[in-house]
Amino acid sequence: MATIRDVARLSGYSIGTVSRVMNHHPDVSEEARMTIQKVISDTNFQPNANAKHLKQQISSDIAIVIKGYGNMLFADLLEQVQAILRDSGEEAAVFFLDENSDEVTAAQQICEERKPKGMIFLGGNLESFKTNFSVITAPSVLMTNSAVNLKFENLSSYTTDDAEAAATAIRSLIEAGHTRIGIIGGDPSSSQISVRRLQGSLEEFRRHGIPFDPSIQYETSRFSMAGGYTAAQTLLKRCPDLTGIFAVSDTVAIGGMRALRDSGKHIPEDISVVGYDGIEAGQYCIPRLATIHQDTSEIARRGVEDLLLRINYT
Amino acid sequence: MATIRDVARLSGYSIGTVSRVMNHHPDVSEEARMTIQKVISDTNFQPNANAKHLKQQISSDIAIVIKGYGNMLFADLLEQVQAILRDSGEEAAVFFLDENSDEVTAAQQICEERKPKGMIFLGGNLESFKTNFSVITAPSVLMTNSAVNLKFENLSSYTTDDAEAAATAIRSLIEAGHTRIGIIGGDPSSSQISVRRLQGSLEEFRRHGIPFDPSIQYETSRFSMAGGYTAAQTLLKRCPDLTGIFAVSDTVAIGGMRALRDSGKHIPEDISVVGYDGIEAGQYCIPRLATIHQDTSEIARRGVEDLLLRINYT
DNA sequence: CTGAAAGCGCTTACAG
DNA sequence: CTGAAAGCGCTTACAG
Repeated sequence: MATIRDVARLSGYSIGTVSRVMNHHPDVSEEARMTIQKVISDTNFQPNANAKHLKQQISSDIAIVIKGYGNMLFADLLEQVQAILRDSGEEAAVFFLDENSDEVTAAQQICEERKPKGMIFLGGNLESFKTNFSVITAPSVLMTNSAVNLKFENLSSYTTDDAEAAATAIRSLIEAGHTRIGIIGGDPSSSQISVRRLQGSLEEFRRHGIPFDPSIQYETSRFSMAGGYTAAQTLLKRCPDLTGIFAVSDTVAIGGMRALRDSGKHIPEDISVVGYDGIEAGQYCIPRLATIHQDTSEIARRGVEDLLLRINYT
Repeated sequence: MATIRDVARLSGYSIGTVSRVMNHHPDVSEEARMTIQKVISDTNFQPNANAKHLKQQISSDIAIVIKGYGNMLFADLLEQVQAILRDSGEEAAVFFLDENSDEVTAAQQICEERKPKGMIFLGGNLESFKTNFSVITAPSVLMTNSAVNLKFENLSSYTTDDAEAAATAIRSLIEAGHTRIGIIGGDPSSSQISVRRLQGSLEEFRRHGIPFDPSIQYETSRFSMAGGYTAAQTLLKRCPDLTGIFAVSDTVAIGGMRALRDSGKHIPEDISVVGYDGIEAGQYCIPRLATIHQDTSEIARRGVEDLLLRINYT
């Protein structure tokens, strides 16, 4: 493949000048720009990103970090974030991380190697931020999880109010007449989101004077349909008289619905299910999944807006 | 962040020796290895990938290329491919491409920058391979699409026999007593997979002497639930008396099922739906989605095996 | 077994 | 407006 040297040779200009036209520097004569552009397209020259990033002290990219593949909420959010960035004339580089890698350690590497001018995390583990984020200096924003308690100057966060949203879900079940309600959620000992959603739920039960025993009516699940399936089964075995279930993600709720159906329960005649997130698949379920809709477009818009403001302000 | 120079200085050895222990070269004294390892872990040193890849003429990675985010079939396949690679002691680097980027052009870049010793494409557009693949020399394998007609020495492919699988789907509907069957598929003018699946279907109709008019009973859909929804609606409007639908991907089938339900049709009482792929979500649908299961573990196993053989043979 | 040195392909002050 | 040169952080022959 062609290198910048080839382009320089072929165009009769120096490597430096070629680099300048590639990067749209102003200090280039129109003539030079034209001839070099022609050689670039003729040779199909693509600059080597390794060399570029090795040398560059700061890039104009905004890095987007996503952990795992196939999380529909993030897919949705990613699309919106990219659209907004594009409309704002910003370049985005997306980094997909392995499910079980530490996103903040990975972010350090990305910062060192790509020098992004800003970072956007789609989801993230707060513990990981707590221990490792201090070394990263790029303006950053965390979406779908709250970093307010971390107090990092360069990290803001945008999320749905988890406690409030969970309360809304529980309220909707209670107002529909349900009093025996189960919850399928994440592990509160390892995820703060799970803690907040559980707290919001508990509070709502208290407000209505409805008893709720977490050790019986709360079941932990992995973030998957299979996890939701198993959790719903367990929950139903422990409390066969449940008439409502709140699953803290739509994916888990879909798995749960299938388990209920397999136990001979009909939705919504025998039991109601409320999910959380508002992913597309929930609207294609039969029956459609009732859910608490996370306003991803709002999270995306506000998050990106805030980030760009801080980037341009610093 | 620490660089290799820092490690060299701190350990008292030269940069070259540090590099050798990092890359597990044999020609290093046990003593050097120990002290350098200690400094590396003490300083939390992580080598800069840009520098590494810029310099390296060939890496030991196998590159996996995936286009788009959230394709469940690929998610499944990816997981299996990674597991096999890990068990074989191979390093994998996954590259997620933008939905509308040319995967082979991207692969060229990847080859130039990362110099992988092999490439695995999870899906791909044959046109793109036809025009651009010739410049890539790394042993490669294409999964879920057939490259036999391309005749590139270094490109093999593993896929389900699309025509045969489609025929099986149609046969299952016919044997269940259906004669008025619709198909929701991709655009045959732009996707060879769609052509083969349509051909397989047509052949099966012919074998059973059942008439099928593609211009009426075939509807094109994008690869999404929303696309399947719209296509099923259109199909039903054109042929209200359909009793069976074959959708050439589960995702599309799920969207289609919802549309049928919204038209007041019950599955399977009023109409049957058969999908294609065998993704996890299909087994959590209500009712469960009947589908032609793509044997991803077999595709993954045979594809990787073949690739490793060619890598080690060349 | 180890070190000194060249060089991967770029960007970016610095001169002119 | 343009070119020559330093240098980003590594790897890898080449000597010793």
